[in-house]
Amino acid sequence: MRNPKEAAHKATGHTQRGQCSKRLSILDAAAEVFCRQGFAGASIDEIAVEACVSRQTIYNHYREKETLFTAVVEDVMNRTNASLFSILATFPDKPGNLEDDLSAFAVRLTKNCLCNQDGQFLRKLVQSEGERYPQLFEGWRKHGPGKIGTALAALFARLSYGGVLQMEDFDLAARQFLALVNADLQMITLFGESPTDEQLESAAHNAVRTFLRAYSTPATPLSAATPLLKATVG
Amino acid sequence: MRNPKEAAHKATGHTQRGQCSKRLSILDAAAEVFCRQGFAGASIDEIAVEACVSRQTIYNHYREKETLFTAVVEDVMNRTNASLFSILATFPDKPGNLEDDLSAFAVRLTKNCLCNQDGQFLRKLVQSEGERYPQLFEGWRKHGPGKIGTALAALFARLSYGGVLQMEDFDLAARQFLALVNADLQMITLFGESPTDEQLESAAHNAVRTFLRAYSTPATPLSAATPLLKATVG
DNA sequence: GTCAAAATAGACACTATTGTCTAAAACGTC
DNA sequence: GACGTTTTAGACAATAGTGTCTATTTTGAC
Repeated sequence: MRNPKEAAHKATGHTQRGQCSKRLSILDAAAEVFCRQGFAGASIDEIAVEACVSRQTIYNHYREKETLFTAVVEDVMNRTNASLFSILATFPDKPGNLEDDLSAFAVRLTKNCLCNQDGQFLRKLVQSEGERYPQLFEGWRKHGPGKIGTALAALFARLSYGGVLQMEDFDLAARQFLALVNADLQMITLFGESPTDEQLESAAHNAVRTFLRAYSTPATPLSAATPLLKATVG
Repeated sequence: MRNPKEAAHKATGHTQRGQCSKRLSILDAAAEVFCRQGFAGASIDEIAVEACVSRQTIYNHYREKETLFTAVVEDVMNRTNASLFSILATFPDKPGNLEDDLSAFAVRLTKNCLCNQDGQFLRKLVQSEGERYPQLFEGWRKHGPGKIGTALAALFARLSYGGVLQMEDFDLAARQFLALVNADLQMITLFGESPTDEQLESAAHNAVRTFLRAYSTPATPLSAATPLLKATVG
């Protein structure tokens, strides 16, 4: 769902607030319905009801169903990419405790990008409609996971040159880091549920521990083998 | 797809012998179309054309669209589970080289269960229709990934007690193993493409290397740090 | 209050799809 | 070749959805 602050979603200089809020209502409702029903299963009437707007209003703003769909996808992608970009900057330059820093970073990433409503929407829609709209999701491929990947790879490169990590392929390590974080989460998100904060933290903790066991230098000891939180997924 | 023989049947059109082959043609075609279009987007007529069968024949075998859909899902699940079960038994009791054994095992798993056409079908359908048919996919959840998970966990427990691996949580390690194997593959499968054999082997190799770096005992050295195959995903 | 832009409800034509029905044809088995 | 089963093509009603149109009302700016 959208942040109320982003009501500053600018359009033409002369647009009134009412007009703008209709647009946002439509986009939000359409995202909800498209995500729940898929493109073919979603009906304009259902979106209109969900947005508390007449069907004709939707057609005033978007020429046809497909136009609305692409607008929704682009909107969600922009929001997710912005959120992603701001989160990527949050990793501390001089890490205190690497394990804690990586865990907190992973939690922020999953909570605000990968596993929130927008993230679910994108994953689901890319999966179900990706083949039909390759050019549309090309941007997601490049600027979504691609950007996370390269940014993470850069981070790991920095940590490797700093002597804290030890690896041969930074891109691979980035993919594996994300995969490990998702390991405990995918069964939850696959069914459209949102993981709780405890689940996010447990998943991040488990992932980072294994990641560091594989990639930290011998001089960088892990936290002692305390009893791990067992992530009860089912 | 079930088996090349039926594909040949389909191509020949009206000259099919058994009535059983009609059933199979329908199931295969329906799987194909449901996977491509989703439940709502798939039309019975399209399935009929794809199966080289009249629409009425489909209704003779399956009362309605939903009946056909559940039959398809169950069929694919049964086939995948059978394949899974047979693959799980292929891990050698007395491993020669653990890294090679795990890699080969991961390749078999991805090739025949996780990334083949049936695997793609299930992943996609669970994602898009899972919320609408929770009871239907409950079986998949339990007998699909659940069974892989527990079987892998049992394997890792055995290897741990044998002193080759070292870990605290076998279930977690199993989830992470699968996640690592998917790390290089998910971007390919997400867009409905099938990974090549080279990609499967590279992904398995990368995953197993990292997995063993994290979980093998110090006494079990990895293969020397040879230049890694770089999995070019994009 | 006035006025123009925007939103609304409702009707509408058009298309697509589901599921049923029927008579004819093909098939398998004897 | 006869017979019962299966398949087929085609017509069919019923339903649902898309996109358009119009007349009316609401809204916001001035």
